[in-house]
Amino acid sequence: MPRADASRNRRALLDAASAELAAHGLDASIARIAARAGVAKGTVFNHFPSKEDLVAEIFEDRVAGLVAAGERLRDAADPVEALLRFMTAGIELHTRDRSFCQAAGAIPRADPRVRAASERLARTAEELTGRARDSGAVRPDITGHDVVLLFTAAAQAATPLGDTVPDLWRRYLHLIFDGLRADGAHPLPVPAPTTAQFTAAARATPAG
Amino acid sequence: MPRADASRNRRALLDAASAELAAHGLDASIARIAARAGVAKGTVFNHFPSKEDLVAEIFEDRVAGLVAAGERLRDAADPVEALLRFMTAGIELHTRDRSFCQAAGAIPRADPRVRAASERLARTAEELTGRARDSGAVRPDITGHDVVLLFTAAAQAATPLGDTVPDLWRRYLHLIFDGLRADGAHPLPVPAPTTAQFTAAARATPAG
DNA sequence: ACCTGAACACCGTTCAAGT
DNA sequence: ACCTGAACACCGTTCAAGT
Repeated sequence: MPRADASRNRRALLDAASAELAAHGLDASIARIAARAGVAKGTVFNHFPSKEDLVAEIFEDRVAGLVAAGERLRDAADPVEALLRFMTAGIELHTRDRSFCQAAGAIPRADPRVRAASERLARTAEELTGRARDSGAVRPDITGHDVVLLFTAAAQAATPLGDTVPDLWRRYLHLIFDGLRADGAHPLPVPAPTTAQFTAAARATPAG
Repeated sequence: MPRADASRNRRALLDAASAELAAHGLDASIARIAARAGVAKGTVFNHFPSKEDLVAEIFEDRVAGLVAAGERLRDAADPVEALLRFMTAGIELHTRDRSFCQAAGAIPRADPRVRAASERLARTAEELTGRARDSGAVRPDITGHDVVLLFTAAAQAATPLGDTVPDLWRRYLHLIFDGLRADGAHPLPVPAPTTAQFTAAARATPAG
């Protein structure tokens, strides 16, 4: 049973971290987050073992929101439209949150919560992808993992021009989506990643 | 006329930075780079105003290599094959160099050398794209800027699984390339970025 | 002219001392 | 049981002192 001020501080820290990360990306400072939450710097490490862990917690929360959005699209009338909407929601998450964009490539998948969130996201993506495949409009060799990696790619393709052309990502989403369609599809040289490969992806090599 | 040891140190620093950045990405430390080059930490700032500037210099050099590769492909027999090869070379640059991957999104375009290099790259891409468009195989609304952003996207899509499935990027390159083809192309909701937009892209907002 | 290494302001993290 | 703020090891950067 946590103390009243402790759970209040924890919430304040998560809110502060969420805002700071969205605005400044992964190099948001612990000092600013603590100040914004109205606690001492040391208190941050009382609630979260490390900055990486705090980021993972926020990341998990964001992904959960996207999973929920995906689940609401499961029963949509047009499965192709539903898949496009899901990818749109995923990209909008990237554009709203600077840190999410960087974290998508850099976060340690070793973290069990991040892995679990990634798995749930891939499962939701696979449900929507399966329906789109079954409709015949999307090529049969595409998986939910592909879809997750590809909307991330579309988001990152447009990121360098994000301040200049804010909706450029729509161009690349639609272009990539054309690549997902069944008609005119050429065979792909490499199979889709397996669930094990998708989730178990190792961390960068430590300094040698 | 620079002193002999000075120009030797400069070369050593560039070589050291090149290796450290490729291995450790943008957070390669100045201390390690200096040690690897056999000079004191302060000497680094004698040759380069800042770490960012040193990174920009390396970045510029890498892009120049890619431009050269693109120019060698200008007279290839099959323009579609040539464009695919160019994009492949671009992605392989990302896979060889951790920092390049991160820098592609994060480097300040304000740096005039980086801007110039980006312009040359876009121009080379446009030449190859133009030939592929004229052949009728690639859709008419695609530009060189699109191609540069899209091979970067393919590289970054596969990055999280880079240690587990090293050639996964080939899957996404070919999938995106299917989206570039003229047959079965759907209209895109947003026009291609202009040269001005591509090069002038502003820097992230400073901390508020 | 250029190199050096001590110094500075920052960062994430730890921990003894408080309540 | 939790909070605090001083302390630590790191980082990029500066600069007086050397040659």
